[in-house]
Amino acid sequence: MKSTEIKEAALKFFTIHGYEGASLSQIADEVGIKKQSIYGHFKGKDDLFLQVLRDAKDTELSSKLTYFQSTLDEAPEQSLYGYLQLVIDLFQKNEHLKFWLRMSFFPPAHLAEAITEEVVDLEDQMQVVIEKRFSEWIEKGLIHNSDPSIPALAFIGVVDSILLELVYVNDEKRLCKKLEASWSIFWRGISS
Amino acid sequence: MKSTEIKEAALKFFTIHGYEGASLSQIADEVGIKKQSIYGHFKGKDDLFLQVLRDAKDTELSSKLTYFQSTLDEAPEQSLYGYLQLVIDLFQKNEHLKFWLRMSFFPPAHLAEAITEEVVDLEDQMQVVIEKRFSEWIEKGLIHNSDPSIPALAFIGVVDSILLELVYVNDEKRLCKKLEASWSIFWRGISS
DNA sequence: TCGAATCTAACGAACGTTCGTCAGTTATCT
DNA sequence: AGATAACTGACGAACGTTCGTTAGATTCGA
Repeated sequence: MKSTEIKEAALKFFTIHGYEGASLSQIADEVGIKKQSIYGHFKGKDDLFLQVLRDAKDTELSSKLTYFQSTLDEAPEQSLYGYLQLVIDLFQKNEHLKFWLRMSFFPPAHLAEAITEEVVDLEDQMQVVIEKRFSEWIEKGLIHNSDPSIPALAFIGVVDSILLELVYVNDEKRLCKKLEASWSIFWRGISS
Repeated sequence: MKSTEIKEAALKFFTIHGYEGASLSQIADEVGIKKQSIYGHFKGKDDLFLQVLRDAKDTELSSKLTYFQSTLDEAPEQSLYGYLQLVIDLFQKNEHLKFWLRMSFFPPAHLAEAITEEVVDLEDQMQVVIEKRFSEWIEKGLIHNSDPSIPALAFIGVVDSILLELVYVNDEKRLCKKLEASWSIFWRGISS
């Protein structure tokens, strides 16, 4: 399917150069067609971008939800630490997550509204799932706290700081040190 | 001084639209001159950008170093929490920090090398200062740990997660909740 | 002190290039 | 034969950049 190839190339260049910096001719070159041919598959640049955005969102959301579904019976320590490693994996394996991050933080101005809508939706869904899990752990006495939203938000903070490190400079050594540091302090902070 | 005005306008548009998305005519319009006149003050777009970048770096670095200098005798709890609030303040008061973050994460490809050099330099300087402070606190028994780099990296992680929240959606309520959550867990994790 | 020379900062016009987009044509395959 | 998907060609607009020029201020020697 050619439109899939086009979307993959678009994802790549949008990720590297941003919306304004990525050109249709670059994308077409990557696929091996002329830029005008893209209009046979998409209405225009905006249409292509928004389809890539929704694909990236679906990919990311289902990966994360599937993970949490598969660790229902694990202890908090395994489940949470595994999630951090999943995020690192997702980031390094494919470009969807990096694209998603770039467009969440710095969306092209004329599409900011549509993008923010998708971002908030995904963010809320994840927070609900994580918070529910924490409240179960608190009931079982595995986690020290009364309000589940506090450790949940703190954990999302740890995830964010790791993501930021990944975007920053992808230095394996530095990443590991930071992961271990943040995780050990976080775990000591929430364990009962 | 006109070149200062130009740099301020450039900072604004580079922050909103990125390097590729910001045009010299926009910037010139903001100042009230024609785009050609910019070439009387700067060699070109790259030159303008790099000067703005270095200004932003200087501003940020000196703000942070000055803060740490001024809290030499404070307890770790006050000093660290105050730093978090300083960062929030810097972000909301002027655009330098947002510009700096955008260009650290997603630099224009053809200037990536020059930008990364500045970023790493600033990052290293801050880490040295913070780590030194933590090792003093550990010596005094105020902080639970043997290796000062662990709480230091974890703290930088908390700072990062707050920065990310600021970039994300600037919702005051959400920011406060996240700050309190991350801080309380972090503090419980490092205090002895 | 006065005019000449130099400097400053802006200007309009145009350069070549690239952008996204639209229309019409050709090739390929059921 | 009809449909799909690529193609060629062209469009106006915008981009960063260079050029030559103008108007006003500053400097300086006679």
